Amino acid sequence: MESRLAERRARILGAARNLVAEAGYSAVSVPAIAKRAGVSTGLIYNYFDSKAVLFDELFRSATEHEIEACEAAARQPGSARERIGYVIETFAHRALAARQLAWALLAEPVETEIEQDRLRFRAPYRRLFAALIREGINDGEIADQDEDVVAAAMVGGIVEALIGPLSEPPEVGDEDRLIHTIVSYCANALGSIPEPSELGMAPYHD
Amino acid sequence: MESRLAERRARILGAARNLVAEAGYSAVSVPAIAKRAGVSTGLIYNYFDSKAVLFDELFRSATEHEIEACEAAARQPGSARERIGYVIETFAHRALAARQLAWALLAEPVETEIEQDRLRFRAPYRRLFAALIREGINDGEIADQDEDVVAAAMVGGIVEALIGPLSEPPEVGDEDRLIHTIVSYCANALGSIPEPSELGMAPYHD
DNA sequence: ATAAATAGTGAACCATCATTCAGTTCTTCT
DNA sequence: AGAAGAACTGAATGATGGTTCACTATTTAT
Repeated sequence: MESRLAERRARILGAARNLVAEAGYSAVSVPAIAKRAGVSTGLIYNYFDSKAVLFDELFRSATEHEIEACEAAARQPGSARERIGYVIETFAHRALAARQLAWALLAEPVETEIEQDRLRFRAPYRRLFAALIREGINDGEIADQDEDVVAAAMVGGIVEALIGPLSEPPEVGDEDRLIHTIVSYCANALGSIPEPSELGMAPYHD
Repeated sequence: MESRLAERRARILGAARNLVAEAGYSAVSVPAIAKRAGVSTGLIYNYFDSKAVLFDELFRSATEHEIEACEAAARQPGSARERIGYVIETFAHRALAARQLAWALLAEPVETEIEQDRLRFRAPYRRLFAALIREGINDGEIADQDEDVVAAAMVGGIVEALIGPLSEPPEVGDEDRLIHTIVSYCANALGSIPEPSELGMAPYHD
């Protein structure tokens, strides 16, 4: 059974999360979180050292949740290139389905301290893409390249391409077209399939 | 001759710009700008309605300056694909040569109101890339695609790939490799050169 | 030279919120 | 029940830093 302490923590985090998801970051002051959670302002500081810590945890858990979905997509059967496509589709679909939250997590202007956090939470996405690209390279599906730089560019590109649409109301047909454009863009960006080595060496795994 | 009024404006903007370029946005308070410009805090409000307006102008002029350099690169002779490559090289070289400023303009966490500005000032880059891509499409060099989405993804990708290096001290050899990686990445992302149309239609210009 | 207008000063002000803490209510244990 | 402690309250506090404004200095016009 969940301890009272943990229940309160979760309630506060949930309130913060709901506020972000409904109205964006700008609507979330500590008193607002308290009101939504049905507790006093002061109590929040019994559970979190500061607002920044609270948001750090909020961002972390939201990011982990998204990352898990993307990792699941990455585990689908298929070539590395195909799986990269699945991950992008998953990421983009989920972002477009929860626009306000995605906007807040990815791009909404926030106070300085929290912005730093946000930058940090892009790293897991970069790592996921970098790992898939490296796999593709080792399998001979993708030409050798600096997977860290390319992964960063992909994440930045996907987010930037989504930011405009994220802040506008949904337009049904366009969504699939947008995602398709982004997926093709990334697929192309990985370059063409390399010729098998003249030495006939088999692709290797580390 | 520059009017006294314009001279003062320019002096204040210059002071702000130098502070940003030397120490990043976090070092720039209104009193700090005043001190650097050798004027009083209050005077700044005779020339600018608010700090946000001052920075809006600062960002605008800095962005215009950069955009001009990129547009010059885009006017070099060459195919659309080649010229896109020149623009990326120009942009990246200049950013890496003035790291602190570039970091402040592109990614440093800033207060909410100013962040909104920053988002706006990415649009000119998107437009420049979009125009070049469209040219390439019309010339049959690039397969038809949504140039606005692709341009956004390129800009986002270039910036994201630079952000890490921008916040670290220069490492000489790496810089060219990094830029080369980004350029190839974008070149690939445009897709392969399309087959000439079966109907033998000539590429068209609007 | 004197007045009117304009430019400039900087200490005080204020708005915003995160944060605190003295006091109260609720639990738990004997 | 009663005491000890933990949980909780919310109005007051405080830090930051942008903004104002009553006042002084300088320039321009008569």
